[in-house]
Amino acid sequence: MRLFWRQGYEATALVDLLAATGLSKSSLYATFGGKRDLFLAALDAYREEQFGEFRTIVSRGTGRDALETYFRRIVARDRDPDYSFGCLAVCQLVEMAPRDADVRQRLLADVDSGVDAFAEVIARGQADGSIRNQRTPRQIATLFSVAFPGLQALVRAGADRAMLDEALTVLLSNLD
Amino acid sequence: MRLFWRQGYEATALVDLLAATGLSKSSLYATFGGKRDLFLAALDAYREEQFGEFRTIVSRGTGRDALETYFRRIVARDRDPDYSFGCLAVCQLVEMAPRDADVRQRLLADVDSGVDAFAEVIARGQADGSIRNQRTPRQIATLFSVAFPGLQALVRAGADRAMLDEALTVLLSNLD
DNA sequence: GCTATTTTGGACCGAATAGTCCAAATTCCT
DNA sequence: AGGAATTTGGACTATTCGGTCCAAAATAGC
Repeated sequence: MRLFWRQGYEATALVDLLAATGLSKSSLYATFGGKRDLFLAALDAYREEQFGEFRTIVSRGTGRDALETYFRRIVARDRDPDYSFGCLAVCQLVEMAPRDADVRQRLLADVDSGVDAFAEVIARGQADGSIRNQRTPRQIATLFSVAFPGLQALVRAGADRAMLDEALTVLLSNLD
Repeated sequence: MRLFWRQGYEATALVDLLAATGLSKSSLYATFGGKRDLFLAALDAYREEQFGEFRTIVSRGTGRDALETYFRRIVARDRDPDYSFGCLAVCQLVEMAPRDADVRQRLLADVDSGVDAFAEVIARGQADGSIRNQRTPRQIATLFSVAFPGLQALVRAGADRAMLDEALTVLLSNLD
């Protein structure tokens, strides 16, 4: 998973995966079926992991604080060697989704789930008074769902931290 | 350029490039030096082309209309077979920028230029009264600079048009 | 029209690619 | 302990990768 995350699908060779997993070729093929199947499994593992992280982070505090914590964390990790390469799902939105229907189906479903999940937090924020913008939660959520991949792509490319922080401040002001 | 645009760097084979350019291998190598050099040339051509388009689109109308036109166009082309695969620069922000310093340097410079260019239009909008948000042009511009790659990534993956339109509406409301 | 230069096609290269296969080793179950 | 089932290493394949090279063809210059 981490290899595909860091390097993408095409740039990751089978031998890299063997070294990373410690499996032999025959074991890997017997267990997963092939590179693409292993990739899909890794992608699914990643999706699950990320949704889990999202839920735990976002379950605490006011709606506004929850969202702010979640988004600030994305850029705050830009120097952490384990997370500085952005988001596997966003990378694959670009690399594989256009030409692999299975990847596309998963990721577009995640985009929808993401809108739902953001909307839920926003609704909570409107209820607890931390979010004053009275647009529908869903509308505001779409903005965050678009900003998300943008932010992740820029973090991956190593964009200037201060610029991203400033953008986040303006983005989060959409909750006021 | 279109090949790298559609398929990315790794997924584009040299034979594809030969077929697309009509050049023979020796001619291509004599002219460009190699796959990566050709890619850099294509990337530079793309960057120039896009900045040109941006300037002409954004030169007309009020600041607000100019920005709206530019951003609406991105998602409006999502069914045009010539433009439905997003933005080469955004794709490379994800694919090559993390591991190729030359690509990274170019694209991060473009991000900066993008902030500048957006800020200029926003300043114009504030002056002509079409943009009422009184944050500094630069601050607002960073939000648009983050939303831009997000939008392009989602267009490339084929995300739901209505959702993107809604997100754009909320994004553009940051000018009010 | 003849030489000098440039351009071209395509043979060729070694490395790396994903994937197959099977005998040997290991593990599991009784 | 011993037979059955599974896992393993690694040899092997066919293909494709980017890149080199050079003789022949086309072009340019005079």
